[in-house]
Amino acid sequence: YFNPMDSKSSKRKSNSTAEVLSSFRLAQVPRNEQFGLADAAGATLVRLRFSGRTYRPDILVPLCGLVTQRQVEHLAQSLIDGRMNAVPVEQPPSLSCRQYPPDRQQFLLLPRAGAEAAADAADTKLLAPSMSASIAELPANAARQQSAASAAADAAGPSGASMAELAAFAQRFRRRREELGYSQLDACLAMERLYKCTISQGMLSRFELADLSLDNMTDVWPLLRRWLADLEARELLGPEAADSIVAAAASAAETGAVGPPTRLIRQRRARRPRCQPSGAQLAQLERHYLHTPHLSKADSAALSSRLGLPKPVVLTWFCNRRQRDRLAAEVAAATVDTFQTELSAAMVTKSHSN
DNA sequence: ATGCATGAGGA
DNA sequence: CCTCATGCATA
Repeated sequence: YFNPMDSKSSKRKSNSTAEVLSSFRLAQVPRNEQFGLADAAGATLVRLRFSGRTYRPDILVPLCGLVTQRQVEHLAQSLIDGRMNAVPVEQPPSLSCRQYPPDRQQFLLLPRAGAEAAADAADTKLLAPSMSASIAELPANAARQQSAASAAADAAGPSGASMAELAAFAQRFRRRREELGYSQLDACLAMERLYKCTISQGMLSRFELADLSLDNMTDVWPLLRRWLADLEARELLGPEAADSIVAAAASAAETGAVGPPTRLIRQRRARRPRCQPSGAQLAQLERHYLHTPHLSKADSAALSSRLGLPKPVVLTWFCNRRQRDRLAAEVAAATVDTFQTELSAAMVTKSHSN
């Protein structure tokens, strides 16, 4: 399924990642078919699973979730150099495409008990000074709503940042991440390795764009702040010192002292196939939304039959639409806040200078 | 990067 | 059935 470069391949010793990747084409692959990359001896090194579409190689990476971008680049080069061949891997096609294959089961962050979180907070002093930015105060996003948890968080420290501050951090985070050569996915994987705690690529993207609620940004912040601090410590102290820090983090993570471990949710329900309403349908939905953001039972039935969309799709669309609006409102409010703060600061300055 | 979807928790 | 956080899979 990988077509290594055509004829003139041998002469080209391209080092450019883009060139390497563009020299491969993924053919249409049957849904759920599994393939591996094997070495000359036939040992399978990596398995990839596809879901029935044509993917660009860079898209394939997050989709298969098994290898990093760099690994794919490396594999691609190995294929070009003939050190490796793409071979099919036996795969019983019986698996329902709507079930989560075992290797795709997700790791989700689940709320943890307040006591557990407090214990972690106490343990953070075991870490090197540079890591004092604790992620023990991490998510428990659902737990935040529990009084015990939020009380513990308040006791742990101030840690209140405005949306503007968080957005500024997010920008700095992105810049540093890119300077250090991490893709979003790489960063997520690195954090998982280091702290046994991570967020998804999509979440990281949204964080960097400050495309999350203030609460949500605040939840995710400690983990990213800490990873960035560790990276910068590495730059400052050099790799050796940094590696000992990393080792400390890793061993602390082993004992569960660093932060909330990601926990496996075993099997989710089969997912309703994604529906993508047409432009006309979206326009109708939008029009209705502007008039009535909340659907009555009758409305949803009528709208659903009029548009020819399943009722759950319509309901979900409205839920997501409201969510989008609330988020936008929050961002707008933060912007206004910032404006007013700056404005009054400017006026104070001006009045002083007068 | 983003739109549709899920699921916990709450009303 | 809602909100909120966030995942999956596509754009």
